Amino acid sequence: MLLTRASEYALLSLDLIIKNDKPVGSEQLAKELNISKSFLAKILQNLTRANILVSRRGSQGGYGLNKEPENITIYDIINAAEGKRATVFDCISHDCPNGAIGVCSISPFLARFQFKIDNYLKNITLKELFDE
Amino acid sequence: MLLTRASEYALLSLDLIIKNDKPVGSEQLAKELNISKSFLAKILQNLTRANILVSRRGSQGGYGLNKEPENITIYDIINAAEGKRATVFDCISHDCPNGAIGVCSISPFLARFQFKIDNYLKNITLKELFDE
DNA sequence: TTAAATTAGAGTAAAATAGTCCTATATAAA
DNA sequence: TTTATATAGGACTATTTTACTCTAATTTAA
Repeated sequence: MLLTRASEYALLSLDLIIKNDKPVGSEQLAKELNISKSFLAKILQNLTRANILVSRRGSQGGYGLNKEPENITIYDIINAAEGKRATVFDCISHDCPNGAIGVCSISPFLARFQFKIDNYLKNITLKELFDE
Repeated sequence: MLLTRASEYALLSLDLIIKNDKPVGSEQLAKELNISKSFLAKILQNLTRANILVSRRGSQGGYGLNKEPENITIYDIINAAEGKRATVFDCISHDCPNGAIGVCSISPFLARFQFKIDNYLKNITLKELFDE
């Protein structure tokens, strides 16, 4: 699978955050989504570090959007949530039988495929995703 | 990652099989690719069951193509090699927080994304992949 | 008949995913 | 200024998936 639960939880959380004016706490989000609070908190921290969310600590704190939904791409959300690029297949992290990375018989295909996916995700904004 | 080593080994093996007239044994393939023979054998069995390869047992046996490279799609190869569909994210196999599968706020996006990827892979043949 | 090859199934090791837990830090409100 | 509420971060654990391995059976050309 290309995506893990981190991306799923990130997108579902963002949907709820958009619908609120005030900051939404991780506990509230976890409760509404029926998922683990601790795990969700990690993901929200990643989104905050990526400047997709802003966090406010303390009482009445929580998370809010840092940009307008039309200025946040799905590409950015997924990569932030996953903590790394969502890749088709990572030749580099394995030891390629071919030795020479990026020049085997299938690497041109993999590169084009990855490019296609990246472009697709870069051209969808958070606004579009929930506006249908 | 969308793909595992199964797809990588399948594509690399098919490249070598195409270049041979006679059936190629799993041992020879494993040696040339510098990978495990036992593991590769499993993958080649999957490709055989999917009618992408034909196998011949016994002495002088091995694997050969069952169709012309222009009639084999990458979609078919990957799904056969992986032993299941290569999916973006499988809501169904997880217990979706939303309960109702396929109707949450992100499922339309996931479905379109998956469709896009499937189409891309269905429109590339084995011939095209190595003909560049 | 024998050696070479695929087939099939069960089992195992390593890596990635999906969490948990605990402590520290910040802050709004009482 | 104290307290309750919230995020931040690191270390740890459990579960699942990936990536194999091993053994035994079956097929077949020479």
